[in-house]
Amino acid sequence: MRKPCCDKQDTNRGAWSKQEDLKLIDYIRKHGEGCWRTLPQAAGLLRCGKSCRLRWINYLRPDLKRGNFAEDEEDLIVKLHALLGNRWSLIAGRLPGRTDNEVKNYWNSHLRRKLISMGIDPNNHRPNTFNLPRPHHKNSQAISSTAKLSAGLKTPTNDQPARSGGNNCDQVSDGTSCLEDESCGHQLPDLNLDLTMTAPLSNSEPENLKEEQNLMSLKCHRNLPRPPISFLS
DNA sequence: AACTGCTCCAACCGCTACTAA
DNA sequence: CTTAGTAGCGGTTGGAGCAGT
Repeated sequence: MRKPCCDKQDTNRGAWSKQEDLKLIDYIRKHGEGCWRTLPQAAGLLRCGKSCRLRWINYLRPDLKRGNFAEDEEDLIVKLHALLGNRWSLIAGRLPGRTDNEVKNYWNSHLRRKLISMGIDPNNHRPNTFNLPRPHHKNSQAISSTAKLSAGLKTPTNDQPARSGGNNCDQVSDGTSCLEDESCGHQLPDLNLDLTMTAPLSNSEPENLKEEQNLMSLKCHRNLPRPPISFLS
């Protein structure tokens, strides 16, 4: 059998130092992205492979944009979120130079609130009936859990795997795409999105492709007569 | 200046699907 | 077929930095 990915006792954790970054960059420049399990040792890093992978993908990759999101990027994220739900990697795949983590953080810190302030429920992109608290903050956790309880909110994490795309269509949203939920009968805003013809921009793994194809074949023909997605290519 | 509360984001955790042994 | 490792994903957390008092 294979060896475990890393021995947690012998690995550094927390913020990366400049030296660690340089070692990682240097190694990947020379050898390319490869086996993350063996990379740390080969690169002389006391990090777990998973941590290296994350650091590279989310921070060190040379093709990352970083910095503020442009208005059209924001717009695209909102549209894609309406379509795909919290599939951050799929959404990020449509935004060159952006990572799933970055998109997720930006959604949680900016776009969510922006939609709420516009009176739109960020979870289902419909006009809001009440304001949801922010999702993840220490200070809002108690509030959010009570809010969920009192509103009868079902969270994907509790009841079903996040990726299962399960949904209930009561008044309260659960963060999944409304498109997966035709029984709702609610109308989405006119998104003019057609994802049927394009491959993701990122180097798409089979898993993503499959998932995306499923999604696409399910319900992405909305409001067509537009030519397929110029903005996604 | 000191304190408090809030925001943001890098990093971690836990899970799943896939795959090798 | 079963078991265990790997890669990747989404959710969550910790802490630095900022703003308000």
